[in-house]
Parts: sequence; structure tokens; C-alpha cells
Amino acid sequence: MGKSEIRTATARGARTPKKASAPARLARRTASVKAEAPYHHGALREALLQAAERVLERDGLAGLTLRAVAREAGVSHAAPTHHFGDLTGLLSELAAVGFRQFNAAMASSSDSATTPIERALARPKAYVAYAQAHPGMYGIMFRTERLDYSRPSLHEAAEASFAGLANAVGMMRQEQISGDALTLHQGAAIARAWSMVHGFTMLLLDGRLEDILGRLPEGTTPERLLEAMLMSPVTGKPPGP
Amino acid sequence: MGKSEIRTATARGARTPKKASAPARLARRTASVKAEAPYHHGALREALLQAAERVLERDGLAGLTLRAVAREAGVSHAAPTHHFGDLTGLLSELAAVGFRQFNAAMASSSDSATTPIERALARPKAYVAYAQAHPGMYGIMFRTERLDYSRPSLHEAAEASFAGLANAVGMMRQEQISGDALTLHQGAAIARAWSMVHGFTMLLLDGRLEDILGRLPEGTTPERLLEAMLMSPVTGKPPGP
DNA sequence: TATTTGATCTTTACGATGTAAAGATGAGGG
DNA sequence: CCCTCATCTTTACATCGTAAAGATCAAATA
Repeated sequence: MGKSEIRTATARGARTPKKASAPARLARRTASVKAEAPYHHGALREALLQAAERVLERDGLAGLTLRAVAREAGVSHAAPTHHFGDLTGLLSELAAVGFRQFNAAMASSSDSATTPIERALARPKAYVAYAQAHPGMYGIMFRTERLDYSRPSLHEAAEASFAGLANAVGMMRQEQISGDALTLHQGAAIARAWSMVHGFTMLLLDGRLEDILGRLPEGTTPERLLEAMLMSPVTGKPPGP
Repeated sequence: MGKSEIRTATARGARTPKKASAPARLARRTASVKAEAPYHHGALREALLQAAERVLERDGLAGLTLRAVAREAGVSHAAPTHHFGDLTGLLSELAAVGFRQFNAAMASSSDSATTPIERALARPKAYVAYAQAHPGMYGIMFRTERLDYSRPSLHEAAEASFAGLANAVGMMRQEQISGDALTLHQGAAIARAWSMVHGFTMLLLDGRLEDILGRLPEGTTPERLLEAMLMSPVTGKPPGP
């Protein structure tokens, strides 16, 4: 949109202690979020994260820049620095938000499941559903290279996600999975579940399953394909004669 | 490495028709690739692709910029434009190269396989091995968002990759897979194979399997985990008592 | 209460990138 | 022999991330 950020506009001529800048900022802010905006903003950190989420949904991963987020929040382009350090910091915190949303969606997924099969399919379906509903967020969480997992918030949220997965797999296998040691079979089961759902999601979001979906019986949805993928055996001919 | 591209260096003072630029370029070129470099270069397109591959392996995905590639090839930063249009073009052609390497690796993988099990594991292992040996390339092929699949070279190479996979799955299921129609079971089998290996590879490259690998019996390699993942059944308790 | 302090936000500046447009170059066809 | 046009270089510009210095104000301090 070539807004060009008004460089060297007020700094011309006499070096007056600039008075009219605060009202301008206030007007800008009022137009975007709420009404209360007492100069120091009070809650810029949260506002920036929400702005980032909005930018991400509107303009995708490529449009999610530090400056765009600052613009969306109505603050100067350097304001995020103080709260997140750099772009990696912002992306990491945003990814943490995503993981928490994700974990919540997973946790509440198996609530209405009755049969064991439904329960087994609930989580994977919720996984793919979240990614389809929030492809940008999923991209931040799993596609970006600029994530700093040493940040506690991100580390914890991602860890919780893994723990939930491992736990679900353990439940399905009807055995306790101890925290610090795994048998090869247990590890393989977890890796398989995660790889399968994550790979499926990635390929689906990238449109790489279109080729398959187009050749399937008329009107087969990705969800149906996912179900079939999760339920049939790994090798050999299909169950029928 | 702030090289800063020597802007406004020769363009100062008198506007002489610049003579000394060709020798300089030749010297630069000689230092990097071969010796023959007759101004119009002759084969810039290929040279740029090879330069891109070098940059990718040296500096990773983040370092792979149009200007860096031009620098590596010893030409001006705008030279790639004429051959690839824009960054998307270069990335797409490079991804096509990657897919061809990848397909070749897959094709020659099952040569030394004897038993059916070995044959079934050969391709997935080759898949992961290629990604581990060329993580940058794999990133270009599967992580980047800026790919233009309408480019014939990329479309063909990616298509061939998919066809090889579908074919292998069909062979394993001991049935012919017709080109234009698939049963749900067939589609599920293909999607499962691809999702599993692709997901595993992604998680492995992103270091997200460290958590699992660390809890496994001392010295378990990713390869071993992959094998176990591919061979054991999907649900239920492990084979043993 | 008056002053200082420190966190927060803005300005300014710089190098790097992608891309467009105009200028130089030289190989090959007329 | 000249001229055309694909190829490559220069120049220019908007945008981005980041650093550094200045402005502002709430709250602690004297």
C-alpha cells in the first residue's frame, strides 16, 4: 500500500519540541483498537501480539513483518523491539500463543467422543482442523525457521503439546508412558502418530494432496481421507476380499 | 560480512565510458568458478543455479538471496532477473533441480534390496537420507512458500516424484494403480506413506524428535526409529506378549 | 511536594534486499 | 559491414530489520 512512513516530515526547519504528535498517535490508535490509550499504552505487549495475529490472518506469513505489526497496533516501528527484542522474539511469542490455542483445541476435542474409535480419531481431526482454520499460525509454529525455543513461554507451550501427544498415544496403547524412558516400540508409536498427522497437515496446507483428492471418489473430503489413512493397516492388501 | 556492494564508487567525478569494469569482472569470475568467461558468460543460467546451490549449502535458506547468488556467480545483482524473472523464479527452478536429484536418489535406492522388507524400507530410508544430506534443498522443496508450480520444469519434476511414490505404494500393495482413479483405500495408502515419511523428515530436520530420541535406548539412530515406525502396527499393543 | 529516575515509546539512521528501468556490450543475422 | 536484440550492468527506490539517541511520563525518592 506504499504508505512510506512519513520520513523527514516534522523534523524540518526549527527544532520545536513537537507537541502535535501525541494527539495524532491517539487518533490513529482510536481508529484501530479501543479508546483508552494513555500514551504509554499500558499493554503494548498484548496489543502487539493480537495485532500480529490479525496481520498474519490478513496478509499471511509473508506479510508478517515487525513494521507491519507496529503499524497495525498504531505505534512506531521500533516499539516492538523493547518488548520482544527482535523479529525472532515476536515470532517465538506468537508461536507460543499458537501452541496454547492448539493445545486447548486438542484438549477439548475428545470431550464428545463415545466409542474408542471416535476417541482415537478425535485428536488427529482436531489437529488438522486447527491447522486449516489457522494456517498462518500453523506456519509460524512449524514452518518458520526463526523460532527461539530457549524462550520459556515457547518451550513450555511446545513441550505441553508434545506431552499431550505422547499421553494420547500411551492411552491408546493402554500403557503408562514414563516420563524419562521409552522403548523403541513406544517411541515408534509416538513418532508415527506425530509424523503422520503433521505430514498430512503440511501436505494438505501446501495443496500437495489435491492430486490425490482429485482422483478419489467424487466429493471425498480431506477429513475422510485422514480417517481412512489412520484406520487401515500399514501394508498389504485392503481388508476386503 | 558487510561487503556493501560498492555503490557510487566509479560513478563519481567525470562520466567516462567505464573501461576497467570487464577485467574486474573477469578476475572475480576466475576466482570462483572456471576460467572461460567471455563477457556474456554463455551459460549464466546454469552457473546461477549452481551458485545458488552452493550458497544454500553454505549459508542456509536465510542466506539464499538473489543478490547473494549473483555475487557468488560473479555477476551484477540484477543479472538473474533476465533468466528467472524474480526470486520466486529462481527458487522454483532450484526446487526443480532438487526434485530431480531427489528422484534420482529414490530410483537408485532399491537397487541393492533383496528381501521384500528391505525393498519396502529402501525408499523411505533414501527419502530421509536425501533430506539429511541436503537439508537446504529439502527446505526449498517443502518449506518455502514462494514456489511457482505452473513452471513446467518444477511441475514435471514434482509430478515425477509423486508418480514414483504412488507407484512404489502400488507395488507394495501388489496391485496396479491406474493413472486417473483411486479407491479410498489406495489414496489412503499413498497419503499415509507420504505423510509419514514427510512428517518424520520435517520433524527430524527441525530437531523436534530429539525429545523422543533422547529417551530411547542408548544410541538409537533416527534411521532405526524410522524403521520401527514403518514396521510396527498402527494401533494396539506391540507384537510381543 | 518537588525532583529524579527508569521504563516505554519515537525519531533518526544505516545496511541489505527485491524489483524496475535505463544504459552498455557484443554475438550473430541482414 | 552494419545493425539488431538478447544479455548484462548501473542506477534508483521502497521496504525491511536493527541499532542508537531523544522524548515522555508514571512512580519512587528526598
